[in-house]
Amino acid sequence: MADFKRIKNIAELAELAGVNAGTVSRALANSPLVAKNTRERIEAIAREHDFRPNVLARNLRTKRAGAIGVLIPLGHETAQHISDPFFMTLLGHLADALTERGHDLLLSRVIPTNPDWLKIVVDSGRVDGVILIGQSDQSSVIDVVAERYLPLVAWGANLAGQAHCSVGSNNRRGGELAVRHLIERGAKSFAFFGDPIAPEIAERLEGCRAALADAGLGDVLEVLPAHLTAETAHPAISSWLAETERVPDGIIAASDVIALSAMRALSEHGYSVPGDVKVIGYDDLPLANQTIPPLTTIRQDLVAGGAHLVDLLFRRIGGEKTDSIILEPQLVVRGSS
Amino acid sequence: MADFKRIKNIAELAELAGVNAGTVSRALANSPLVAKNTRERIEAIAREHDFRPNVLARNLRTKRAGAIGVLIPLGHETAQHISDPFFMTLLGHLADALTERGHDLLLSRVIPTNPDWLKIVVDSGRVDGVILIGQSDQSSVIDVVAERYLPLVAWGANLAGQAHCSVGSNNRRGGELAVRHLIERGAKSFAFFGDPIAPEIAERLEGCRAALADAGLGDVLEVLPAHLTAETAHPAISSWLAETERVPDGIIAASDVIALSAMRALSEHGYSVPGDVKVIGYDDLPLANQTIPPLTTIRQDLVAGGAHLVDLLFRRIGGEKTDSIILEPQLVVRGSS
DNA sequence: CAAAACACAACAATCGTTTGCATTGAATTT
DNA sequence: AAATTCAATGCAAACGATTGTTGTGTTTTG
Repeated sequence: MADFKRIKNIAELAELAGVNAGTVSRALANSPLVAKNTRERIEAIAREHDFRPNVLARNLRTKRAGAIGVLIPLGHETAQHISDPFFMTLLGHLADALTERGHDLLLSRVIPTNPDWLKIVVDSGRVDGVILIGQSDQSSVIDVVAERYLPLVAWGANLAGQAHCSVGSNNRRGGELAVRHLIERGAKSFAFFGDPIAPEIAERLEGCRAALADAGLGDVLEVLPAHLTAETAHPAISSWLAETERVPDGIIAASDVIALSAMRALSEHGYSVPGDVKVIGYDDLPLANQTIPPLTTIRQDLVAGGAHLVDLLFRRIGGEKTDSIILEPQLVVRGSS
Repeated sequence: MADFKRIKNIAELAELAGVNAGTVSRALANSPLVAKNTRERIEAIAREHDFRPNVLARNLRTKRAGAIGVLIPLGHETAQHISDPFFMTLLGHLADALTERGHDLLLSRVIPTNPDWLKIVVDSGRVDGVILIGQSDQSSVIDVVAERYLPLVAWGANLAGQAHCSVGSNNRRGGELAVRHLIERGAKSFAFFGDPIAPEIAERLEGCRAALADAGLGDVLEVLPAHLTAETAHPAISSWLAETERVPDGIIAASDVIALSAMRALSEHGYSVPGDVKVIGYDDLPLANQTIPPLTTIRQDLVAGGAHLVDLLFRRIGGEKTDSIILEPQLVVRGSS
């Protein structure tokens, strides 16, 4: 109400209340060290003047930041955009989980061209911990930092010699599930759409190969390895379809976004899904349920994934040295297969 | 390399270099006041020890934050999730535009139940400005803060008595465009899917009504006003289709997400798109181009929108009192109409 | 009733930078 | 040679909070 003079800091408020700044600090922090009625007097003045202590100063003093850095390292070759649905979906879940714990989320500049990109954020003092959404091709950089900086977790593959803590799904198993399902549905020849340069994708492809070998179908898999993002997937697949003489009847897409493009390209080339060609995606993003036909896919539980990332991070902030987590992917059967 | 002893602050580095802390500060800031070779010596030590000055302390001193708060106020009634594709898409563009300007992005807790939700962020000292993605039903709260806090811009409708600065598209005109297009394609009866409680949606609906009246078709519009999010839209539309005896042949969806659900529900009920029913969406999210058939929609240029938001914000940070911007929506004709 | 215990609040150091001002020694001018 | 510049650095006061220590009165205790 009476906003006649805006209070800038704790000292001014202290003067108004006729006490010392330290007392105000304690009062506002609900410390039992200050008498009930002086606390109430201070609170009243604070409310009246709409005063809130400066968070920056508090953080400097307490060496806490109240924020978690969330970084999306995009390999320099990658044209992949930050607004990729997968990133955004996981980011949304992280935002929910983090705010639930009273922490803000700092989306910071990511320059994988500069090898210090991670150190810069970690050392800035502005975050209590860092979550990486994807490791891109930066696994070794991440390892170096992880060695001395505990509160760091990453979404993504769990690679062989990896030193840092990660949460990801069992991509090999996911690939197996996909292929087995397609075989079950009667597919005889297969194509995999995705670039195995990314370690996750490579693992999925491996899983596919293993499942095919198991079924005695070792040599019926074609791979379209072009790097496939939302924008580039459709033309790439479309021209592949035009060139290919015998289009396979089972397509495994390395992501839902790619699967969507594949379905569209197939439809444009006169193939029906799932009649002529069965398609299976990967991720189970919300949009997978919105397509026509709805997309059969390998589900990665991103809600659980986000929750795990946050949980591990806070345990690490607490000093615990946590292990990586590998989630089991799940087959979700819908209309496209 | 020689990381034998980690440097904690500028003073320690100063000691190593045999100079004063102030000099180090200036050297690291590339001030012309320090001699070239002392600067180089200091930089060498900093590099060797992998030292970077604490950002928090700098910000406290300079009263700059280097971060922009991005808030998504979700009206308390709304079940709309932060991971809504529209929000996420705009957020992605904002992240790109902001990092381009060297600022980070602070996604902060949004509690519209507490009327101070905006003040808390604004006064925290952690942000140089705030961008709101949507105003929800909080326009008056926003106005109050905007009165004393200049660097604040919002995405959304430009309402009549609104005091704060906003960027949004001409929703009325968007509604008109949609209806005119459907009429052109031969539609005779219409339905609008969306909840006019949100001001943007209300304006779109108004535009639809105006265009229909213009064409002498004033009484052929039905409105399904249920609040429609990704999860709730499909069942709502599905049961509406089941109940409705004469399903209209032109459907205007208040968003692409709703349009997707509508297309799916229509297909499940045996209607073909665009044969039996023509569908038009709103937004032109990336996913609109990925559907089968591709979605005709009213495009809001979110890249431009994000750029404008950021531009206005920085001009306001510079002290300028900017006006709101209204973008012209565009009809994008694809396969669904 | 003196001594000890207690509840509050004041004092002052601290977090790690930045920056205006004072100081120094060298270079230039008169 | 004295006086004046000038470039480079040192010094110390901020920025706005938190918190351990010290200092008051007031109450309890033996």
